[in-house]
Amino acid sequence: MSDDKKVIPITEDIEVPRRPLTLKDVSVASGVSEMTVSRVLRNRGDVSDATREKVVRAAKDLGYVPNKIAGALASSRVNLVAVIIPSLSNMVFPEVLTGISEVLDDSPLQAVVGVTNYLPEKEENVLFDMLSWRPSGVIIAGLEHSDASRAMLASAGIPVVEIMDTDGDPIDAVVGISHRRAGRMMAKQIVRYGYENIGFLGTKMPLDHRARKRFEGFTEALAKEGIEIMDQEFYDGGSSLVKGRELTEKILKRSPDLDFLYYSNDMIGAGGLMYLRDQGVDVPGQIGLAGFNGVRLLDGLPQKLATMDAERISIGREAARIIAGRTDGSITERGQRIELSPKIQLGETLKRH
Amino acid sequence: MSDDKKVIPITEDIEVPRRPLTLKDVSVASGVSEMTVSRVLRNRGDVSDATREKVVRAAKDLGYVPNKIAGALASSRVNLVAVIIPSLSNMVFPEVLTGISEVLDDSPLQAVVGVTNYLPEKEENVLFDMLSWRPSGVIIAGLEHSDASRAMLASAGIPVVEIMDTDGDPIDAVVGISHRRAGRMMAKQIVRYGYENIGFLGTKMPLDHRARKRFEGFTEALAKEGIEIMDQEFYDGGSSLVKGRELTEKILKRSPDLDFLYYSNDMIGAGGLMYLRDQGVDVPGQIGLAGFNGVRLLDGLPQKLATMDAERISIGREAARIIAGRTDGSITERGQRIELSPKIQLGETLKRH
DNA sequence: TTGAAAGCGCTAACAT
DNA sequence: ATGTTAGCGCTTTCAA
Repeated sequence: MSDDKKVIPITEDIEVPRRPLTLKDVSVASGVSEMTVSRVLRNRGDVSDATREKVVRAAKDLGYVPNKIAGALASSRVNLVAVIIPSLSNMVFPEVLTGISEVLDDSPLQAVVGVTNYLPEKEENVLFDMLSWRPSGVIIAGLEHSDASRAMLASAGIPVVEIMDTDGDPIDAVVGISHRRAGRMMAKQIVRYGYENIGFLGTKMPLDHRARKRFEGFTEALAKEGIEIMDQEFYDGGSSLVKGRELTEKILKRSPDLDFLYYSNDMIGAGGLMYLRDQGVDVPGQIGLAGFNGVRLLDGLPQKLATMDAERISIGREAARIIAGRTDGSITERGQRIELSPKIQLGETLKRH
Repeated sequence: MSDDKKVIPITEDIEVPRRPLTLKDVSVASGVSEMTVSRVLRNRGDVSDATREKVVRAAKDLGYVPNKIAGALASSRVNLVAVIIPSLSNMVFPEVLTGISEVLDDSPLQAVVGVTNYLPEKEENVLFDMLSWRPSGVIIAGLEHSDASRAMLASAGIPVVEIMDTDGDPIDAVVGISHRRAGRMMAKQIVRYGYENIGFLGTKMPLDHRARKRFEGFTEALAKEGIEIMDQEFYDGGSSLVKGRELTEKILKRSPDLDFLYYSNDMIGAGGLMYLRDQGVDVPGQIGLAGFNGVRLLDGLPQKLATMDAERISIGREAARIIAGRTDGSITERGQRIELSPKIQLGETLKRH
């Protein structure tokens, strides 16, 4: 009779009533108890090869994807590491992530990234959100957090590693460099090389604590040599070559006697370099330059910018090692402190003067 | 007897037996049922102001952080969007993420990022991992995936948006540009401006499908004009200014007659520009240059590189809108297709010749 | 080596 | 406006 069913209406609505598969589906398909299926899928306990085989087949044939939500709830184990950073457009942070992933790839852990845009309030929200997934650990940039954030971190009962910066009071572990020291080191080098009229260019720093600390260390070390910063110029928003050009033009119009410019990052430093070369200024003869971060991407500029390696990848790696070690029990202490040593790269814009 | 317990060893092991707080703790502390506490914490249903007040106080005082694992399991709702991209060090992808976050920030959804390093196998793993968290949707770069990946995506029962590229068969929705067309557009422009001896420089492309498609579109359009690529040069690994310099030197040593170089991205294009200027080559008089991506970061170079805006932020935004709309029910159709139009930016390295 | 039962912490659906 | 009950899909624990 109804062989008119050969007219199949072609529509998007042919709702194949397929709910997500569960362990039970695999159990039924393989004729093995859910428990044993679970064992096979997690490589736990003793399972005969025959059974294992059956289960693996069934799971693959069905296209079963385990539900980690349920697994995590049952085992109260969540193999996630919350990584909280201020920005992704800064190059610096993706590199830290690279270091983190490198290490976590050899562990059952998985990084989950949250971005704060340098806003403490956003940090608080992101942190709350991530903690509500009950991660195995937290890696968070910086040592400055709101009271609420600190409270959450302190009482989460999981390893916390604050990264990038070591100047301050960590909640638990800390891996980074001392930005104060970095600023001092660069100041000393500049003075040692004979520059005297020194300018600073960087972000407006109320929220960029690391830039602020570098600036403080820098001016402090200069002060010890009896030198005061001759001029400074601050900017908002992201860093780019254009921004570096603009700042440099501005500060030099105002203070033409400057013989050194210290930039708070390589991108604006490179922009400054471009500008000065366009103007026919002799770098580093007439004006010396230095940036910060050691961004290798920019190595191909006409002159290599003096800078300081911020050890980003190592920082990521060490932080991840601490989390991984504490999670698998191979590390039991807490509160570790790893201060890495940034190194000055003289490049071709910081020479004896 | 055993009142020698007054000697308390000072150790890190004084385990404050503090398990993570649960709804029940808040319920007890506030004298309200768990259900009502849940209602308050999620702003659901009617709760008297008095009760709400009590609950909020208690939760805050205790420092309660809800357990999303349990919530997600109970409600079978997970407010995560899996975003799968090949790399974080390419600038391009963080920008896509920016567009995505911008839109998701106005929704209950949260992006979770997975990185594949351009490896199909890793993509498969990352995808499997993310799907096992039962996200509300997937945004994934590219249209080329392993069969297993496609199967997982197709049967996940959630919205899937493939991004960046529109040249191919999408699984569900797609948002991007046609890289073939982009390559053709640039080829036509170059020919129209009178360049004839054209070289191509880019990544080895077995896995970078978008670069390959641009290359194919490029050569195809040239062919239509009766022009064949004079030389080409491919490289492995990340893009940097140095790499651009090296490639450019190499290709020009081999084919000194080239009068145009088309680079598969702006970074190596900028490196090429640096090299040519160092060599005293007149750009674009002697040799014209173009890159791809429209990376604003590099705008401050001595000359603005010709390029093509890949619409990254818009792509992120549109993709996120589709996921958000389908998740909240405001969009019911599936399989949407959004092809954005890349625009050539002539800059100062592609001029009438 | 395998299975059965009892939750994990929360929310949907239904009372009241 | 508030409470009760029954799971969500897994793993833990214990038994066989």
